[in-house]
Amino acid sequence: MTSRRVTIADVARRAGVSTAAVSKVVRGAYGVSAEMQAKVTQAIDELGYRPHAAARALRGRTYTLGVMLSDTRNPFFPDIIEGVTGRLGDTEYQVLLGPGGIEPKTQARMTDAMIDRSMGGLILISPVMTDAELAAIATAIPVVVVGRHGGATTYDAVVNDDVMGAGLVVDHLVGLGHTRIAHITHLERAHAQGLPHTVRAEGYRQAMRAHGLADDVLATSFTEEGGFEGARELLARDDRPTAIFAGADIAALGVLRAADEAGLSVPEDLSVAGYDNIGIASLKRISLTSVDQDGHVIGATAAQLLVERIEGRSRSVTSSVSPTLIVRGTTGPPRP
Amino acid sequence: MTSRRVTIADVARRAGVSTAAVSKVVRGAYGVSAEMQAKVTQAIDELGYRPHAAARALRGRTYTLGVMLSDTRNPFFPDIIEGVTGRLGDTEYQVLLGPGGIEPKTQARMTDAMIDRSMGGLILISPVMTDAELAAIATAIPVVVVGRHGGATTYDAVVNDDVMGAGLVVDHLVGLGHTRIAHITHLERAHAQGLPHTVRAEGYRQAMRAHGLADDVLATSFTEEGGFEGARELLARDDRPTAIFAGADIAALGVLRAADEAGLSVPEDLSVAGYDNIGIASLKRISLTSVDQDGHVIGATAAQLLVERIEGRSRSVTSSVSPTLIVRGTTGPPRP
DNA sequence: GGTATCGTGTAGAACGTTCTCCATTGGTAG
DNA sequence: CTACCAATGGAGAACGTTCTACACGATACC
Repeated sequence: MTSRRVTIADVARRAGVSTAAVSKVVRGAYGVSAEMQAKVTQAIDELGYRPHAAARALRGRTYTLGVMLSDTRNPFFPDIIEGVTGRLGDTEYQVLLGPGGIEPKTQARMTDAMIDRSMGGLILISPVMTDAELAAIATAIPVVVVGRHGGATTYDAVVNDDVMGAGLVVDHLVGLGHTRIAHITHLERAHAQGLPHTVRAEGYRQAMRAHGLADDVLATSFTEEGGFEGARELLARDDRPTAIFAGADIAALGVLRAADEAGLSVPEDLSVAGYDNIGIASLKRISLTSVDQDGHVIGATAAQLLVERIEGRSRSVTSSVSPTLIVRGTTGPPRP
Repeated sequence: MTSRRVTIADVARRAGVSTAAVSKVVRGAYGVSAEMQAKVTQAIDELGYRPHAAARALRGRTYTLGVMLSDTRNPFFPDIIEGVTGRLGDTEYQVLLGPGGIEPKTQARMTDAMIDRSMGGLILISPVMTDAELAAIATAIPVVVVGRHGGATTYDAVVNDDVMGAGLVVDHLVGLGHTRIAHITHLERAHAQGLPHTVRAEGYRQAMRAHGLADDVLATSFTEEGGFEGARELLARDDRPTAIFAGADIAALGVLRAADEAGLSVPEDLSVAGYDNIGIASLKRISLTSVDQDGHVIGATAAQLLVERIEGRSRSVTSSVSPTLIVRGTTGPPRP
């Protein structure tokens, strides 16, 4: 019923040449005359031949790259993906995404599955697994890790400079005249080090210290509710902060709600800044000051590194992408 | 350097049986003794064997399903994907996502690529292509289309009941006492029929007619800016509407901004409702009345249908998922 | 005691590519 | 004229599975 796929043998028959010759033409390999090239290309067009990736995978390279997504809900994934596909758009490579879920176990299952499906390389976005596991994967297949700080010797890495990003926010707030600046971070996960929120918190501490100010970190969670709870606690204090820097925009939205409920106007009574510059931060009704990670650049860089690695580079590279501060309406000078 | 993969032959050697026997055990096929089963399973565990999907693809079934995403930014994709993976979590199937982009050309390229990678079936989410193209794909591979209304004879379909959803909103607003209810929709795309916004607009018209009210549809675009512009135009009229139903939440956010700027308070001076129930709609600071599509159910249903189809069903099925109205703070009785 | 029947295991041919040789041709140097 | 070489095309063996066909022994039936 379902008409058989057109194979390289069909093309060869049509063009009156051997399958080996067709294969050479398809791959753009050496040793093909112009005449052969023309004959075969024509036959390919006439028959609508497309190489069968699985068959290809058995012998040579499959032009498929995998991107493992740890949390599909993460608001800047679309940017990263666009960056990846954009960089790869004019090459022969195809990108497939693997929803890995939040659990280490499901992520491991997904990476295995991608390896089994003979991807040429993997981009892992914020993977939650031990360094040993990462290293093991990297011996089986070229790997680029996105969003994890820490030593990468066997794979490449692209990180957002979270220390710098946190510094930008603190500098901005201090520049406006704030001195009591609190930071809301995410509760530490046991088995994953170098995660962005840890580094952001550390960057915040460094920057505060550099300005000679006392730091004030509160760990709740990167959710709207987490931001809300954290802010409520901070605002209930006697010497409540005049500015709150949330480690993620979603938490910053919760902070804004807490300010509303406490009857504080933003930014007059309280300045609020977030991190990630998610889409709604730019909505005029929210207008949240935030740190932009430029997912496009991150994705494009990751793709670039992965292709380089597939095509032979063996030395490890870590690329750090500089974030920028987007100042909007939720930050301003403190009320005197 | 990279240690060779463990193959079925390695397992066979270790267990002292033939490769055919191992294959049977792996596939859970008929004709295996308990003893054989035990021997082989042990060898598999000891060696850490995992079947090579590409080799598998060449002969039998590959347990991979593809989901083509038309627009990665679409806010309820995560729900759909969770629904799909959730339904498939305990089966042998793996899900890979293909970012198809917005353009018909890139979507076609992606579906081709997924077919070439010998997926067992495809879920196409809001594909932008002609019915003929869809039908062509469906002859090559089992297909479930999500989010496109219209006749499906050769593939399965899961649709949100957009007529009903629009009706829910209109009924709700009329119940509150509104009579001048305007609708903001998306500008018609030429080559794709049965797209959700068209059906929503039609559902709105039907519902208004059913209540004996005059309809009032304005087409801008499903963006924050589109909602803003549309609302500004509507609110400038002499007999301005007391309620605006935007066909998408993102546009509803723009409507809210326009209300702010016009000095109208919501919901006293203007009720606003959206569609999609995106994450931020539930944030207390927004609290947007919206129609929830239950992406989980949609995704799970699509996965279910696809598996059924792969495993033999030939009759076409269209499943309609009922939306629900989530009433929040942006709708209320009109000022008398 | 012959012959179906059943249950279990194996041989070996696919599947559609790639890629390493090898054969052929024509040209050129000696 | 011989020897060598470069350029091109082809034969055929992989790659790791699945699956059809069959072999073998044990049991059941007449």
